[in-house]
Amino acid sequence: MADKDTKRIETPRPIRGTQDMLGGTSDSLADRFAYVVETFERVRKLYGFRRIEVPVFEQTAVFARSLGESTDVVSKEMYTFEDRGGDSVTLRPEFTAGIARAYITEGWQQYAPLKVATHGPLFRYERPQKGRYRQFHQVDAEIIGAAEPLADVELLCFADQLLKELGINEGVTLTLNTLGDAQSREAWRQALVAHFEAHRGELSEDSLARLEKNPLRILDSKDPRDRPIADAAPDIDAFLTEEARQFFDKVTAGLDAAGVAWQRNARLVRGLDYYRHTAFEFVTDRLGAQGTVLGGGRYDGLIENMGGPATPAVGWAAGIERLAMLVDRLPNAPTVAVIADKPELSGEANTLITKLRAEGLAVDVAYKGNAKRQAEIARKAANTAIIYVRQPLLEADSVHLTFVSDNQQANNVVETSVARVLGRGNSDK
RNA sequence: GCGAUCGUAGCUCAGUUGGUUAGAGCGCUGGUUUGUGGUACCAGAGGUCGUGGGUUCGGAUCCCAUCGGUCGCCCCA
Repeated sequence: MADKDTKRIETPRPIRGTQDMLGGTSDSLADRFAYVVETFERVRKLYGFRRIEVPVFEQTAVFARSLGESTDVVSKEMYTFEDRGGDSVTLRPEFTAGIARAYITEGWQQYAPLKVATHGPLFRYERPQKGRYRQFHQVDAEIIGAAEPLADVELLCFADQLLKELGINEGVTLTLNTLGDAQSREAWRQALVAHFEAHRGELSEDSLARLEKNPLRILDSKDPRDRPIADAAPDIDAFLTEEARQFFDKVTAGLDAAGVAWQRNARLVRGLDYYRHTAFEFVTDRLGAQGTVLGGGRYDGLIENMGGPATPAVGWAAGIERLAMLVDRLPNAPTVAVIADKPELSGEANTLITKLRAEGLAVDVAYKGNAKRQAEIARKAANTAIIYVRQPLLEADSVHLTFVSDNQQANNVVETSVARVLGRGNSDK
C-alpha cells in the first residue's frame, strides 16, 4: 500500500500590511490606483513640477535627522536594518527627507526655486487599519528654495485641482492653519503648555504624556475628556509676529483669488520643529479614522537641519490608496471582443485584431471555446461590442458588429475605429 | 504595545438548544442542446470547517491558547 506521504508545502503568507492588487474589474483597487497616478502625472505637468526619482532606501541618518527628537517614530515605526556591510539603512517612511538630501548632495540648489514631484512606495512599521498599510504609496510635490507665500498658494492650487480632476473634491475640505515663524511658534507653545498645566487634572492620561513629549498634539486629541481644554486653548493668532501674520494673510488671499475653498482649523498642528507657517490637510469623513487625504506644510528649517544651507521649502503628500478608495467613477475606455465564427476563420480574426489594436482600440480575445461560449464570456467581461468574423475579410459582409453596452459614446468610438480598419462599407452592422 | 470583531470550497457566504456521508451561488472541468449572437440544460472535481489543545458518547457549533484578517486606540513624518 503506497503510503502517500503528501508533504504539505506551506505557502509563505504576505507580510502584514502589504497588499496585492488585481486590476480588470470595474471596482478594482489596482485600476483606481493607476488612475490616481496618471491623473497626478498629468496635473503635475500643468503646474511645471519636474519629475524626480529618489531611492527607496537611504542611510538611516537621513530620516533620523529629519525626524529629530521624535524618538518613538524613529525607534519603533521605521523599517531599519543593517546591510551586509554593517551600515544602518532604512526603507523610506516619507519622501521629504530623501528629497531634501538629494537637493543638497546633487547640487540641485542651482535650480532653486525648484518644483519637483514624485510618487512611489513608502514603509512604516504600523498596525494596519483602514487606509493605513506598512507598504503604502504616496504622490508627492515639493517646492524648494522659495520663501514666498505664492509658492504655498501654487502648491495648494495643484492639490486642489488634483482632487477635482479625480472627482473626489466633494466631501473633502481643505483645512488650513499657520504655525508662524520660529518666534511665534515658540511663544504659542509656551502659552499652550501653561494652559494645559493649569488644567492638568482634567486631561486624559494620554494627554498628560503628550504634555511632556509633544504638547501641541493635545490640540487634536480625540479623547472627549480633552476636548473642552483643547478647545479653550489659545489660538496662535495672538502670538504671531507681524511678518508671520502677513505671510498667512497672503496665502489665504491667494487661495481666495484662485477660488480654492478653505477652512481655518486653529487646532491643526505638526509635531516636528522644522515646520513653519502654513500647515494644511485635505480631510474627509469617508475614510473612518483616517481622515487626512492629503497633507503638507512649509518646512523652512529642514534642509538646514540636514546640513544644507538655510533653504525655505513647502510641500505635500497624499496617500494613493486613500485617494483610490475615494474615486468612485473610473473612466473606462471602450473594448471590443473579436470572435471567429468558425475555427477556420481564426487567422482572419487575428488579422483584424492586430489592425484594430494598431488603430488604438482595445481588443479582448478568447483562446478557447466555440463562438457561442466566447460570446457569453465577452458579454460578461463587459466589452463595449462584439465583432463576429463570418467570412474572409475581403468578402462583403465579412464581419458583424454588435453592441453590448448602452454607452453611446463608447459605441461611436468603436464604430468609427472598426470602419476605419475595414474600409467604409465593409461593416454591415 | 492595547482593545473589539471575524476566520467553513478558488471567490461571496449559509450552516445554534452539540447528533448520520458539511451546503448554495459564482468560478472551474467535462458533456448535451442551440447556432448570425445577451440570460439554456446535465454531470463532475474541489473542504486539514485557520491551527493546537480541552470538555463530551459525539465539536464547524461550547471553553482555552495561538496564528491571520478587519476596524479602532496609541502614533502619525
